[in-house]
Amino acid sequence: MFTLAEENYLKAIFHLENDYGTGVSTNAIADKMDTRASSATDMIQKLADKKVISYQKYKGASLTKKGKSIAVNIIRKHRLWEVFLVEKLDFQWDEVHEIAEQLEHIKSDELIQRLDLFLGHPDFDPHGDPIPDKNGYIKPTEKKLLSKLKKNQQGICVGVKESSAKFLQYLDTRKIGIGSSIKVIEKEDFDQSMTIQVSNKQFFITKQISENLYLKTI
Amino acid sequence: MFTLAEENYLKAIFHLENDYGTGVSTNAIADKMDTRASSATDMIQKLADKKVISYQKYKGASLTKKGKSIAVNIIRKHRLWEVFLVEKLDFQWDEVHEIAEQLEHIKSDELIQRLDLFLGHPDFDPHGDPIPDKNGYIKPTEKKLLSKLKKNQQGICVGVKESSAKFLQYLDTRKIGIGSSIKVIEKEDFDQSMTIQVSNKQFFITKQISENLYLKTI
DNA sequence: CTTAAAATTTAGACAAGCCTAAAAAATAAA
DNA sequence: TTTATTTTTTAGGCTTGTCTAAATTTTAAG
Repeated sequence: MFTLAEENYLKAIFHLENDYGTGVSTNAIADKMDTRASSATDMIQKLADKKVISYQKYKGASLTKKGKSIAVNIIRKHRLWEVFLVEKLDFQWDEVHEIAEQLEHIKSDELIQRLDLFLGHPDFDPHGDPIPDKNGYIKPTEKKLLSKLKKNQQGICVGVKESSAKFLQYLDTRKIGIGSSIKVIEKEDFDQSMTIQVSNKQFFITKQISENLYLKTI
Repeated sequence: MFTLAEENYLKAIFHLENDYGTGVSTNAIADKMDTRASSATDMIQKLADKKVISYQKYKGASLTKKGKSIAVNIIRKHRLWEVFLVEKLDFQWDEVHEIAEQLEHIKSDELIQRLDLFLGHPDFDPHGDPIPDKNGYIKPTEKKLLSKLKKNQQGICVGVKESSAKFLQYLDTRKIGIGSSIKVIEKEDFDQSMTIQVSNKQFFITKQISENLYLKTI
């Protein structure tokens, strides 16, 4: 069995490997966990002892098969609970992350199985992230960052990369959400800013925004 | 903010005060928490420092107003989650306690408020225990132990005292549940055993059973 | 290729919660 | 009321997960 802290480290390492490739540095982990490098080293060594990560001193860490399976299971639980909070309890999509961070650690396979059924086996969470199935399989989705689109290309918003409450609230004020149709009207080479159209309204957005919105292009 | 351990101690002390009156002994607490008296003493001193219990060395502990309010809130969460598990996820009443023990520590007032609404503001949990309202008020219920009934008296089962899975499963096999109508057919003075009638079937039950079933007499 | 800087690890401490063993206080028995 | 027993507390340790400060290794710069 794994402690809450161990589970959180595994999840952090999973996300870091996903975003920046395999072999995660101690500092990157410490950063993500909002702790000191020395604390991260301690935990990395413990997780290596437990065979859930492979690790060589000074060389970074990677999840083993077992570690990945644990991490994915936590992510599955997190995302299912987010669906529950939004679909059943009517939370907004920017309010659910912190609560799901707690709920993801509840230990009961039966509970998750029944929750999944109750929610109708959802494929995506409220931010458009795919929900791993009970075997840990994550359906690959073809999605593109809005920042990669050229002038006149368009797509449907299928997810957000950043999912801080602030960013999500920003999107809310612009009526951008999962399912929104977005078209690039103008793109500035110099600073990558864009003018986009969302249901016949046009907005000016910075690179910081376009780099955090995933679209499925049509 | 209170730690998981602190919350569990507060809950234990609340239940002990409820069952056996105010001023709970260190041993009783240690027993309930399945730990050693010395560990209980440590925690009692910490809780006293935090002003959630009043305590004098060698004299036992009692919840302060603040401590009681925290304990009741945890119990409210526990019972609401139990309703959720049974009503929405179709768990059996003997399967929900352990999961609710985990869920009761999730920290979010908003979550509980919405869960309560989602469940339709239930008054009782699946074992017949009253759910405190958001102000901590517990509606007093007039219920009687089956063991207190005399021959030919009857009532409706409104709760169980013991709520271990084993006892609940015992009741299931006899088709006794919340709402069942129970009549005392015969009562043995010597060992307090009884013959009872539940929907035109008669059973023989021991004192151990009748002392753990609450009825509302008609 | 040698030195400076950055990243990482080790050493030693600390708080929370638990433990065992021993001391102290309260209660029961003689 | 004095002694024996039980209850409770204290003392000292252990583990988990954190920290700071110092040592070590790796990487980057000159």
